[in-house]
Amino acid sequence: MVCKACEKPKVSYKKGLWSPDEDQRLRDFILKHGHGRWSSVPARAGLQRNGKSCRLRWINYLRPGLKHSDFTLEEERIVMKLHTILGNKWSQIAMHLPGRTDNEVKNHWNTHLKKKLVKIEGSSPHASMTKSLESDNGCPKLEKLIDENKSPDSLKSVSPTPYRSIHVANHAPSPKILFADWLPMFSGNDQSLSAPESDRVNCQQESTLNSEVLSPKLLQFDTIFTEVFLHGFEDARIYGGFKLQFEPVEQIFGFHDQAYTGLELNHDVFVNP
DNA sequence: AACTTCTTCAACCGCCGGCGA
DNA sequence: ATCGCCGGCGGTTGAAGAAGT
Repeated sequence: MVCKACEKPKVSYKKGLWSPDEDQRLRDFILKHGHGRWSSVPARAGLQRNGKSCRLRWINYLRPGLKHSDFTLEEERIVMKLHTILGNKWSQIAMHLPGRTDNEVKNHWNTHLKKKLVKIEGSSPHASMTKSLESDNGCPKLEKLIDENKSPDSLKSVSPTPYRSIHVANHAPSPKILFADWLPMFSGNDQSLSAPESDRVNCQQESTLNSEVLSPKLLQFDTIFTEVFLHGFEDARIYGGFKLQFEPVEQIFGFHDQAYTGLELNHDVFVNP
């Protein structure tokens, strides 16, 4: 059979779930020969699949070093934190979770973490948090906030009681700093952001967002973030004294506080009235 | 027990950017 | 400069199992 449009043999690929036999064939082949060009893998491995399907199966399921267990609280915390900064950049988020794939992170976000956020919102007076987190991409939002802060009117918003909203803005606009640029500021020798896919596994073994490399300031933030995530704003306030824990972001991350709004507090710091 | 609805997640789809011819 | 191929990514789908009635 020949496809007239492209003059190439038309192959009907198998779709759907992979059988244990197919998994075994693919695993054996790649461990023995490497994948090389994915488009050539199915034929060489004796599979009725297309190259993309093989690649996906290998990356998401067969690749050595993958975890197949439930997400831990620590992992969820990292996902939450990075998602507020990066938006739906699942592959970048997954880089910081050894043994997790972008697909897994994405699925976990959509099925579990979104719900937790809704729960948090239900117990929080600050309704914008979930809304912000639902945004498709965090970076444009940052730009928008930066724009908004050029207007004095942007400093007039008032959050609902019992909390008082304090704006920590009103700084001169700062140059845009991308996550990839500033992450190494607190993560030390982070090469995973620019590492090719093939190197990621090794890089992930030295995941950078762990407590060993986080600066004390970021650890301080982590504590609060985790408390908010797990218990909501009320408990976080009780837990540590929310206001006291937050400081202008340049002290924490080393650059303008507007980046802090990427953590979805929208420039509002909640304190006891 | 039977049926319906909901949830989860593996896999597919389409788009995009990089690269070589 | 253009084209085609390829890998990578994020959004979406749908099968399978769980939970509810």
